[in-house]
Amino acid sequence: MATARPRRVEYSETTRQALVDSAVELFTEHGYAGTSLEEIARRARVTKGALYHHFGGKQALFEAAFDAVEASVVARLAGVLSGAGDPWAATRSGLSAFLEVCLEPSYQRIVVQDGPAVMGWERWRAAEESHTFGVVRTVVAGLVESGEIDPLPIDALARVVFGSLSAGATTIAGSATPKQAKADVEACVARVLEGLRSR
Amino acid sequence: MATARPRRVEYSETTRQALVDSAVELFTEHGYAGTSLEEIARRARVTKGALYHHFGGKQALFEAAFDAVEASVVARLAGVLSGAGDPWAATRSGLSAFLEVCLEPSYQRIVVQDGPAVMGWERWRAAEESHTFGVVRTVVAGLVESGEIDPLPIDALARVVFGSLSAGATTIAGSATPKQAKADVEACVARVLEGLRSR
DNA sequence: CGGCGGGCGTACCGCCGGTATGTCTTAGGG
DNA sequence: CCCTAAGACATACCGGCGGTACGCCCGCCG
Repeated sequence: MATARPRRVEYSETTRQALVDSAVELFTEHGYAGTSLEEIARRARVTKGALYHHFGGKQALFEAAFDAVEASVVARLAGVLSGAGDPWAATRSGLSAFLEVCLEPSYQRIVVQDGPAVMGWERWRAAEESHTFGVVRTVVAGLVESGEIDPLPIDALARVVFGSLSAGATTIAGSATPKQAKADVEACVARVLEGLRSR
Repeated sequence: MATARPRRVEYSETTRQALVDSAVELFTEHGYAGTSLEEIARRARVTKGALYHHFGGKQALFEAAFDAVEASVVARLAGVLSGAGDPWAATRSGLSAFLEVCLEPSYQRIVVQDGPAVMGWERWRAAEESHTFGVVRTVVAGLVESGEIDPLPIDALARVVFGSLSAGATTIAGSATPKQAKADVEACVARVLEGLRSR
């Protein structure tokens, strides 16, 4: 196997990256349980031996794919947020950008759907803490600390908002009329945040 | 195998129920992937043959366990809600009761954590529609239709609220100080709903 | 130039989900 | 009262897949 121009001649890091890329694609398409390691290895033009040389097992490879997807998402969100001015503007643009992200199959499947089941809750939460959820938490903290909204426990509030966004996004993804659904969700979340405004 | 007092002499429905009970326990304890069918069958004092006689496969058995957990939850929530008066009282007591439910390991693991990954999003959402989410939706609809809160798309709003509750509940479950976390989450969600009140 | 370790490929094992088939029990009809 | 049919399992087996053990080959360092 892998007789078609052995990839070994190229650098090891390239092989690792190819494995992660294949994993992201196949896990997105067929899910964690529906994807075999041989399939991933074949698409990367190597064998299972190479895979087990770079990763401890199927779960470790999944987590590498998970991190890759999250890193990409966080980078884009950071770009959007850095261009915003006051906390409310950042919240508005961040809201829209996050809902867009949640529509991407890779994020949907790998991070939201399979993530908790494969990694377990504690690991999944710890990972989210330093990725997408961390971004949401920062935005929420900005609102609270600037006095724009009433003081509430930041962590709990960030979790609740994050849950709203996730649920809203998956609603959009599963809807027969995604544009309408996105408008509805965006209106609801905006109204919720508006209701938290200090009076 | 299963030579210890064959369960066959008792009724078939009892066997089926025993299988579902074993499935709920083991899926809760070790997760879907970490539980083998032989383990489930052994605990029910039958063999895999009996299991495959009653269920189409591992996934079908999981869905039966899923339904059993959900039915129990819905029954309790309905009991709490039936005793409430106006929509706001129902919301308050329902909120607390739902957060309690989310702390139970079976609901946490089978419904929230493994459910989406095992059943797939569309099936999971369809199931929730007629179970726990249906309850939340009814309560939210009651608030909107009675004019207590501003008019918003009911379905989108219910989804967003449901997401808040789920995320809040899992936050509590993973917290080192559950009592404090539950108080925080309850305060946040209550404040969010308060902010939606018509003015 | 020799060996030594990283970077793979190959062969194999064991578990587990799924299937095919046999067997015993019970219910019903002649 | 027997004989048949069907339900309710048990038993044996297959194939795929995750994981492991081991071997090979190439580049680098002494």
